[in-house]
Amino acid sequence: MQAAFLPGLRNPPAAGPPRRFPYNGRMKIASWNVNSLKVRLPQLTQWLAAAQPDIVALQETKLEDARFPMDDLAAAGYRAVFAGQKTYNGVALLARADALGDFEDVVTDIPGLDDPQRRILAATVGGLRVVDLYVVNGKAVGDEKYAYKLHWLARVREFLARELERHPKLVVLGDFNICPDDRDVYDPQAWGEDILCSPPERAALQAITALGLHDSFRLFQPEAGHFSWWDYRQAAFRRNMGLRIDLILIGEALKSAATAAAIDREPRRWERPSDHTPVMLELDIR
DNA sequence: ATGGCTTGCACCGCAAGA
Repeated sequence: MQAAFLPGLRNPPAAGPPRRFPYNGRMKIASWNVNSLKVRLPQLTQWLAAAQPDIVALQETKLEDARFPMDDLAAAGYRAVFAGQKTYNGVALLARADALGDFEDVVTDIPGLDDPQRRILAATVGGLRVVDLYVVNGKAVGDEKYAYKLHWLARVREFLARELERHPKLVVLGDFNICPDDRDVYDPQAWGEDILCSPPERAALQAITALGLHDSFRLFQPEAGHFSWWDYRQAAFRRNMGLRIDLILIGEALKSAATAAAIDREPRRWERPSDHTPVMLELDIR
């Protein structure tokens, strides 16, 4: 069991002189579905201090914007933009204040899709165009939420096609709620073609990657059995009964800049963990 | 096998997640 969080760990240790904008060097970008930012703020700040990511995309903040913990994250050294709502959904982007400039050209809605659910947040930062997605879960194949999921994904694909035209250095990351293929499922036979693995969902993801976006984790790790989510029940984490549904997609223009990809399982071992764990990508931007 | 956890909200159980 992990000890209680160290009270002094809110502010990350200074790691050399501040890096100046525009960014020039190695950048770490991460995605984490925190499953309630209110509950997970101590875990998030501890993880920021340990992992020192430059850009972080959060999902399921479950907070109205007025309740977003901007001050705590500023104290941890991060700027933030966010699009939240009460109880459900909610996305946010963080960027290291000492390394990166302000967020620009912030978008919180898919053009042409009237949707009160806060599931998308796009911004330009550090020379990258970053799109944070919390893809619809879908509940079950055939459910009305499943139809909403497929419709939402089709509209996102159109949006991303236009984003790529203007921003070749595109990063699309978040909780996709789709297992790209059977390597991303702990028991593909048991899961079958159920929700998160159904052929139409996988086809919708492939239609997005076909725009010229690479699943960055697979540039480095071809093996099965690497997951980013484990059910809270059945001791699923201990038994590695998981799924890889949290992805970092990068445009062709960034492919040669990618130097490493990782899933950080450590926060899943902490007290009161999110059911998702952070996924990371290192880019060498020069 | 739909339950098992965990969250938020609002009650004293519910919906939703994946």
